[in-house]
This record gives sequence, structure tokens and C-alpha cells, in this order.
Amino acid sequence: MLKKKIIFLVGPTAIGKSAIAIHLAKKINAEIISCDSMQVYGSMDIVTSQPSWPQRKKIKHHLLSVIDPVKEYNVARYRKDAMSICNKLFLRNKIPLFVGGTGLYYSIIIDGLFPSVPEDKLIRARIYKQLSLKGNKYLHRKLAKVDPLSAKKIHPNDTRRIIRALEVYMKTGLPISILQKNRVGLGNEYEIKIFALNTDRQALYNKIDQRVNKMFSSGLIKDVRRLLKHKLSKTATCAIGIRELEGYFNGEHSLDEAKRLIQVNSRHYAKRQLTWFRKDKRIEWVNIKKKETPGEVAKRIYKFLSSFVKE
RNA sequence: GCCGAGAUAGCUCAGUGGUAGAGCGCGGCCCUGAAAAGGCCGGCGUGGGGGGUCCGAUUCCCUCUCUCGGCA
Repeated sequence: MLKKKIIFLVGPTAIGKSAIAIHLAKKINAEIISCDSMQVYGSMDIVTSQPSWPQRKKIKHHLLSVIDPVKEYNVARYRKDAMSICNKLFLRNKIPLFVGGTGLYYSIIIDGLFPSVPEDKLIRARIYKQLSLKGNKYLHRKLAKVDPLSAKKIHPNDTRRIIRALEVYMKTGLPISILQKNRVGLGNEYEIKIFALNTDRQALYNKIDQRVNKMFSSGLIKDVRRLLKHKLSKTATCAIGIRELEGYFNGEHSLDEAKRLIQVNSRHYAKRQLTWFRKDKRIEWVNIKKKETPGEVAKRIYKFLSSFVKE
């Protein structure tokens, strides 16, 4: 029996994934599933740099603008949503082409998520209270007692992960480090290819600056001002551009400073993305050459996997 | 032109007679229900140029160059 094929196209922010993905999708009869933790949110098109409507008309895109920004979203929901779309695409003989920059999301699709409990707001509130009362070292020691493995792995300052580990332990009575070993990925049924786009660092940073400029000229300020009228979820608020502009609106800093911060934070983000991808040895790296068009890059990738998709 | 202040990391600036730090930036890394988040590590340097004093100068002295104030 033929294995089901799934293709991933990842890369740092602003590298040009969307345009390349559309060219590629056309060549291989694919539909695009966004793999981006922020582009799932609707009415945030400009801050999250979603593919334009003309682009979305060319190739069907999934998981863009599907959640209200006042709602929370997370990996587990993403996996569920994405896998369900994936299966529908298989029924229609379409290849799922995952495109995006969220490292955790694509790896969760491939490698699976350990079965566990969702966030429990009450428990978290209790742990947060302990955190403010007794400090992070206390929580870390507490974790060390019930789950020494995790405590060793998680730095005492990384309170988010300490809290998550404690939460899981409190709900299940089992250490998260044990549960985490139990993940079910795509396995043998599927055949996957992962491509990561990159270019030299300075060129990437120039692209990021350009993108930020473009965001501003397409009405970022107005957009964020409108968004801030609602109580955005803690996840949606994380989109780069929201807090920086909020600081400007509140008079904490100038507009120029807000823009500078958006650029800096985007660079840092891109750097972290690259660190994540580098670690994944399954990735085929595609280095974009100077002046190479999206179509040309897509062609190179297509050549690389033509035997893969024709089998 | 005169007087004063200054010239130290990519930037803003500390500090010291025994060849230097901090914040930001920059680089590297970690990551399983907030992941565009969160966390960890790394100084990346001809101390403006040239002399002098001293065992030893980034630090003290002289001089030149430049920058910023003030007076002309």
C-alpha cells in the first residue's frame, strides 16, 4: 500500500514561505495547511502577515483566520484541527502542504503529542499564587520532589514549564517526564518531507525590516488600535506588534520606538526559529539565492521531490 | 579663536596605576496544552593618534585630531 505523503515547508519569519508555497502547491496538486500559531487568528491579517486574498484564491489555504482573537488556542487544538484537515485532503487525493514557522506545531504533527490533560485554570492560578508568595526556586524544588527528571531539565527560571509540569502531576499523579515519552507520531503510514528555507542572516534581517515597513504602510496602527478594543486572549496578544504598539498608545514610548521594537523582536523570533529547525536533522535546507524568485525556489524544491510525489 | 566637558564593545555609558565592565544590540542553545510565548549561555575590545613618567598606563602628564556645550 502506498504511504500517504505530507510535505512541510518551514522557515524563519519573512523569508517568503507563502509565495513559494503557492507555486509549489500548484505543481504538486496540494492544498496548504497553515502551520502558524498566530495566523489561526482572524481579523489580525496585518499583524500576523497572512497570505493575501489573491494568494489564497490561487490555492486553498486551511487554518488561516479560523479563531476569534479573544479565544485561546494551543498546540493540542492545532494538532486536532490540522489532522482532521489532513485526512480530508487525503480523501480528495490532495497532498497536504504544511506551511509556516511555528516549530512546535509542525513537530507535534510529525512526532505527536503526549496524551495529557489540558490547561486547568484553577490549578494554574493556585500555582501562580505560590510562585508570587514563595518564588520560583520553591516551585522548582517542589517539582524536583515529584519529578526529578523534569526538574533537572527545566531551569528554575523557566516558570512556565515548571508550572505546566506541576499542573500535569497534580492532575494525573504522574510526572510529565514519563508521560512525554509516550507520544504517537505519524509513524510508518505516512511519508514526510520537510523543507526549510533560509538565506544569509543579513538578507533575512533586511527582509524582516521591509516586512515591518510594509505592515505599517498597510495600516498596522489602525488595525492594532481596533484589536486592542477587545480583550484579546493571552495567546493572541503574543503576536509581535500588539504589545509594542500598545506601549505607543499608552505613551510609554514613541512610534519610532514601537517600530524598532517590532523589528528587534521579529529578528529574535527568526533566530529562535532557525535554532529550532537546525536541530531537526530530517530537514532539507533550501538556501534562497540572491534575486531568486519564489517561482524559481519552488521549482528547485519541486525537482528535489518530483520522484517523491509521482510514486 | 578662547574657556570648559568628553573621546572605552555595534549603540548608550560605568570603572580602575596591574591590559576592562553594564544595559541594549549581536551570536549560540533549550523547548510537548501561551510557542510570534518562555528560558539558558557567550564580551564580540588596537580603551581617538603620538610622545612622556612608571617595573607596569585605559587610568597620571604633554601634544595632536575630533565631538559637544559656553564665550567671542
